[in-house]
Amino acid sequence: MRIATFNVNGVNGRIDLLIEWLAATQPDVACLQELKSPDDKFPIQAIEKAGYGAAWHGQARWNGVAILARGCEPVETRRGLPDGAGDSHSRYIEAAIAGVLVGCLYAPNGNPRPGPKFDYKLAWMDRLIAHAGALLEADCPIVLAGDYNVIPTDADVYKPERWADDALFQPEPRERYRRLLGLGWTDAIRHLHPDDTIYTFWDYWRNAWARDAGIRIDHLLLNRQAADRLVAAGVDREVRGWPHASDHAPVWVELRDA
DNA sequence: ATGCCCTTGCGTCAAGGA
Repeated sequence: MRIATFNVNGVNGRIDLLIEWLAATQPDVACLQELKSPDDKFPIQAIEKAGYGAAWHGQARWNGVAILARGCEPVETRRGLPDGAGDSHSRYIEAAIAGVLVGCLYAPNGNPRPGPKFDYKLAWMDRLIAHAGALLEADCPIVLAGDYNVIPTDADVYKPERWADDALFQPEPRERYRRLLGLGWTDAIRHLHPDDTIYTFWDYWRNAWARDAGIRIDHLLLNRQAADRLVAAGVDREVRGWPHASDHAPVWVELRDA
């Protein structure tokens, strides 16, 4: 079972590229972020035509998350993290597919820092940690996939000093990411490729893609039951080089059948 | 310190992204 995560940066503007990627790599589950689409404009017809069922949580202009399932309908189990009173952002959706629970998340960027956006980022991550801890009570494989907007370590950025002042690379969000791992979640890419240089995002600015000036911020975290089945993980780097690409590349894991 | 590039929306610029 292949589970992928892809920040599409606009699901309607990028629908042709999304369909092309689905056809080329045929993930069983695809978590999408930054739909930038209200619910009634989500391109469900094109996605169904490509052979996928979907659950989505959109919002006009910004944010928005969706879970696609190949050949079936994902069974939605949650939209929004717990304790979301007053939080209008569409940043979390969760669904069960073929015995695997999949959480699709889009964590806040947090810039500029300091300020209310950075405070919101940390508070949102605290809610994610609480929910991720509660999920560990379940006795099934779970994957928390998405754009965490956290560069975990110096090894995950082409030039650490360049990002030193950025919200994605601050001690507070990095400590929260480490705390997630400490609960019992496995960073699939780092687990299988401990020494490789792996990026998932390249800025549109400064010719970043051509220079391979990237950062790793899209992650798939696995609970023990999922990690026990992990056989492969990677980044579909070439998608970042396609015409009219998102600034993120898709990331995926392969889990063997139970 | 800032721009760089790109998306969306009732838009001809602003806001957000990272």
